[in-house]
Amino acid sequence: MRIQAVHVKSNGEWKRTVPAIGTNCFTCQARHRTEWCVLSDDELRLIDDNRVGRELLPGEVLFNEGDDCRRVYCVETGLIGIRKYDADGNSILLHLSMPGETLGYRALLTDTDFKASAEALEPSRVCFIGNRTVRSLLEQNPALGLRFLKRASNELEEAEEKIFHNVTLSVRARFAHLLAVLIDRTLNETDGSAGAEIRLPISRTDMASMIGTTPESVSRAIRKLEDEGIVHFSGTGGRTLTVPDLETLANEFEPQEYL
Amino acid sequence: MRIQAVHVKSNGEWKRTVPAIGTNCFTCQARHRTEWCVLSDDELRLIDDNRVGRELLPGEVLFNEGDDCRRVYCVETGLIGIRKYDADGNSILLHLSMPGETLGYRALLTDTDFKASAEALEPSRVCFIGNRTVRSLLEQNPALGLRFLKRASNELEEAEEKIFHNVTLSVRARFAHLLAVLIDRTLNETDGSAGAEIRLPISRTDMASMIGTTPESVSRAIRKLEDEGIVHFSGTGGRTLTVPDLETLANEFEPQEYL
DNA sequence: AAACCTCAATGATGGCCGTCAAGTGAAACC
DNA sequence: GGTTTCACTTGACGGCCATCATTGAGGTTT
Repeated sequence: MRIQAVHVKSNGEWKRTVPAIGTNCFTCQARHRTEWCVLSDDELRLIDDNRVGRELLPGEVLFNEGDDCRRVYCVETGLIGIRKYDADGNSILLHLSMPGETLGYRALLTDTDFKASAEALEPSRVCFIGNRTVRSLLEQNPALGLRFLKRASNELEEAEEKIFHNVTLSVRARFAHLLAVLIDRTLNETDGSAGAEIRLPISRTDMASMIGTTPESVSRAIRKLEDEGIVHFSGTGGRTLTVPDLETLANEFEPQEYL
Repeated sequence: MRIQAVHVKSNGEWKRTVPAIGTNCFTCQARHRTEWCVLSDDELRLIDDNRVGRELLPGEVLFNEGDDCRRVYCVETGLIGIRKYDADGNSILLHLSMPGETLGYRALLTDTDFKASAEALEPSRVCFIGNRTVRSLLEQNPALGLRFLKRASNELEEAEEKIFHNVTLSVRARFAHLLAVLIDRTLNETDGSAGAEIRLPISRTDMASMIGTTPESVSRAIRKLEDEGIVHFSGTGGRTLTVPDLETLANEFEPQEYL
């Protein structure tokens, strides 16, 4: 059971209904999912004493491509999008950061500026932890570095799979794969035996950019998949996704074995 | 000045002209480029005592996708290609590993099988270092983990740039970029003010797969770039690349700024 | 309730590039 | 030397998908 920060939309503006109170590193709901979970209580207290929490509304920017890295960003609730912009101002969504993920550790380590921008896609709560704090912890507790190394390894695996998919799969297959991933992430550790229903966290345009195509092509892919009964979109903005059978969806991007 | 392992081709077979003698971790020419450079002499000796060296001829396989990871692989000389295969048996080249790079550390850390295959593209010398040795060093020297973390961060940056390029640039631009990267890597730390001439280490087909296209499209891109005098291919197999002006090449993938 | 705005869906058109096929050249083997 | 083989090149064709333009649906504002 995940507790979301409470925000409402009124008069076209997002407003908090509850002041940002009281959470800390020890009570943080995402604690066990972060890399910091290997720290001792004393070490965690060091972070807690030196962090700054911030609430973000959708569209608010955490950092921009080219900015210097002065701290890392730990997502407590919500959803953060990592983007890169091209010369025409169009963006592609490289990654979705869920609660428990820490952003900016790469720029800190390689001692360079950010290579992408980060922006809230949903109302989010993020903690800032200064470079000095992180560095001293990395030096004093080897396990922390190894945890980050594991994270980087996993991200790398994801990135390479994405490269592979982009050149070997069709738009339709890539889109099906994206939907499967989104479902998988939203329904954490659910049995995938039957169907699923989720609310999509991102727009058609952003989904398109994630799989390297255009919104129009995404719409057409949706049309075909709906006609074949594989998926169903409903709700406001067509953002409610229903998949009667997850296996059928998986067949779209995992060619079934020969008999 | 880089000393290559000496091999010759005779009667269609690669043969060593010199037996595999004598190198060790302390005299290794790639030593200062590896992550192991942060180790003390005693620690390095631990590796040296537990490593196994192996010579590879072009086409020989180091490990396959799906294999369990029992050791890491440290490239001393030559060139190793990291590949992924699709269902039809076609491969895409994900990465070129140069001397000094250590392969397999990700599978070791995430405790999973290899997600890609590794194969010698040139005659190469590679050292095997067992998992236990690596793990104990990682635990005892935090700096080692941080070095690998830095490596992973850089690789991740590369991978994300590649994803970005694949969706925003044309085949022509991506190919120009690939050539620039190959030149940059071959001519380590050379002034890029003037032109350059290198011998391409990989086939057209492999270059095509690296930028997510077909050999035919690569050929056509070559044709056009040659007609415009930006590059020149010559030598056996058209593998000698001459670039009169590196800046002109760079303009192909870095749209020049507006005035 | 009408006007407005944003995002999604759909249609028409064209181009890049993937596919198929044939031709070329160099190296290797007989 | 002739044949084979393999990789690269070049041409013709077609399809997938990007682009442009229009319509439609929901939600918010006046």
